[in-house]
Amino acid sequence: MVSENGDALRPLRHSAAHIMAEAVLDIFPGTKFGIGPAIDNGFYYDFLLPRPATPEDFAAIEARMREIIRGGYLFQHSTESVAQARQDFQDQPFKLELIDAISKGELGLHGEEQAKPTNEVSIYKHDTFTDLCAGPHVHNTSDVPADAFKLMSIAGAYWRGSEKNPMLTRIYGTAWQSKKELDEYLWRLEEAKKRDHRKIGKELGLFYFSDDIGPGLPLFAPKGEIVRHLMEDYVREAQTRYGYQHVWTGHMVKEELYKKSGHYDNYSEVMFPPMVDDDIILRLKPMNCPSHMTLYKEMGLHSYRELPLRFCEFATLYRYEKRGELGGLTRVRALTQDDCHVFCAEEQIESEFTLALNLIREVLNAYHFLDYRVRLSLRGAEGKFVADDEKWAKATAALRAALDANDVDYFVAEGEAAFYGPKADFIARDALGRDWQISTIQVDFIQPARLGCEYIAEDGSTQTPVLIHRAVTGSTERFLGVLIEHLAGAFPLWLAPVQVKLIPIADRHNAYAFEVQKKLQAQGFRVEVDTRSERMNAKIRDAQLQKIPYMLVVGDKEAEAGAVSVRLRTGEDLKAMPLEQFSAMAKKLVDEKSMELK
RNA sequence: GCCGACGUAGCUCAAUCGGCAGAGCAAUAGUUUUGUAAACUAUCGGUUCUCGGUUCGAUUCCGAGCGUCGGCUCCA
Repeated sequence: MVSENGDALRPLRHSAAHIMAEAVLDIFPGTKFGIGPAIDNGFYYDFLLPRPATPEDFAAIEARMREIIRGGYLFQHSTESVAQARQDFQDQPFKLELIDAISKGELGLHGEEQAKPTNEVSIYKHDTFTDLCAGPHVHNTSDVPADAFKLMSIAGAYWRGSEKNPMLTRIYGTAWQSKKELDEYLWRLEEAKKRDHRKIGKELGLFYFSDDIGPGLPLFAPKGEIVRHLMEDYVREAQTRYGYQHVWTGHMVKEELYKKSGHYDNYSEVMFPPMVDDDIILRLKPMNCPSHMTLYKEMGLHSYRELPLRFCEFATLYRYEKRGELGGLTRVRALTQDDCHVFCAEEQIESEFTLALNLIREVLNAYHFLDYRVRLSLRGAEGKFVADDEKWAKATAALRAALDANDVDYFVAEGEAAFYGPKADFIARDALGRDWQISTIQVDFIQPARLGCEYIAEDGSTQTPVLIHRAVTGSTERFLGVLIEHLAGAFPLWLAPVQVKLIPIADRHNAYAFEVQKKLQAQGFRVEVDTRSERMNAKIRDAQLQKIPYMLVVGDKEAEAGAVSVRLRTGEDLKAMPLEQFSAMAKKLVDEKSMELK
């Protein structure tokens, strides 16, 4: 992730990384160094250590770092010849590799993959520690506040990010201008933990994971199922309103189809192993495109008059994600995509893009994802991309034109494309400050031809349609996870699993509470009555912790008047009002998908 | 998959050096009948993730496996 702000802190954080490296070398003599950049919120350094480090080593490393800071050593910059550098770093194999790469122009000053070959490298030195480094740094080690950094965690990281390379030990730290900023950051981390969807999901009884079911396979309890159902219902309704149609293509597909589509070559490592039935080999569907294209073909000969044809499907897909990558709902092995494939003519790309864009904007707004960016993901110089330069150029130009025509601000990411085409990805930022790719619109000139999709054009010629892949919320599971963190579990009224909790003050009010429940349920509200032999205060507290939007307190006065006393989960007390007044207010807020409760 | 940490009651956590496994909440029963964030009492609740090893004795030490978490890598 590239930092967008905090650039002023980069030299400080990078300097902290160097200081940590010196401290680690002191404590772990013989350490070999990888790289140690500044990152969002802090820094890391990768080491090959003579013995494993544990978080228990942090205190000693931090103490040594403070000594170095107090020492007030200058960061001294110099350049030296490649030959000299090879000698200076002769005990540092990773540095030698970098020097080699830099001299050949395979690595730029800031990690670029292409640069000019050079005979000189940049060196920074402070106290006893010398590093191959582009800088910049602060002037003096004492410019790094001794009380505003903290070592955070330890993790394995492959040298230069490749599984083929040895694994180094990465120590992460955070560093700030002042202790106050550090404390604020640590506090934000604590707050973020409280919003963790895994924690909230359990607390609110939404979903569970079981060893007996398997990793990455969530179980949705009634309260979780209603939320995901409503989410999918909304997208389905919106899609229908925008002119999309829905199809259903099941869970299994012959492996052969993926060989034709190209997925087998480009994607087989994320498919579950094959199921063999005599001479037929089946696979659980990891994506829908080949199924939708097959359906398109089976439906007969298509005329240009039918296009665009928009096939949506809420399909549960199965992807063999690696064990270590699974996590909560955001990374599962069974995911339900709100997937869609639009078959259209080339000249319809722009209008189809616009349609999808409007749909995506509506839905993201409804969920209050107001902070999102658009990434234009293009093919990189190398990687697993289908080779057909002409079609890639066409698809990329079409996508750019559509983005420009819609005044979308976007940034470009090389190498992030799908194997069959460029995409516009919508990246929303959650409450933990993490970016999530949610929606996507992808232009594909390649797969329809491979699978033999055709239509008859106006002039009677046979043409290949363009395929636009499109997802709105991406996967229901992941979107729900992100949404829970975004809203801290306080779902808007229309999504709340329980919208109303009736709180009878004493047992004698239960009958009236049930009467109110019945009336509200008849209007479609999700209502529970708390008949426990508890004090009202306890019932309120429990409803509050469940983040139930409305607590309706009913006692003698309300029963008498046919009223309910309305308390919001915000703590606000709307006092008693006629039941009809309450239900009319709530109905309106549900219909509007409002984030408000009054 | 790899590196590291962790795994004790439904949940959150404790248990000294290897010596009978504990608390709060939840649940259940009873009492209480309550006016806007936790009534009281009692009871129940455990293969200490699994398998193996060391030991007179293992939640504790060792090994393997499984899972979770933090990263690495990847994400149509």
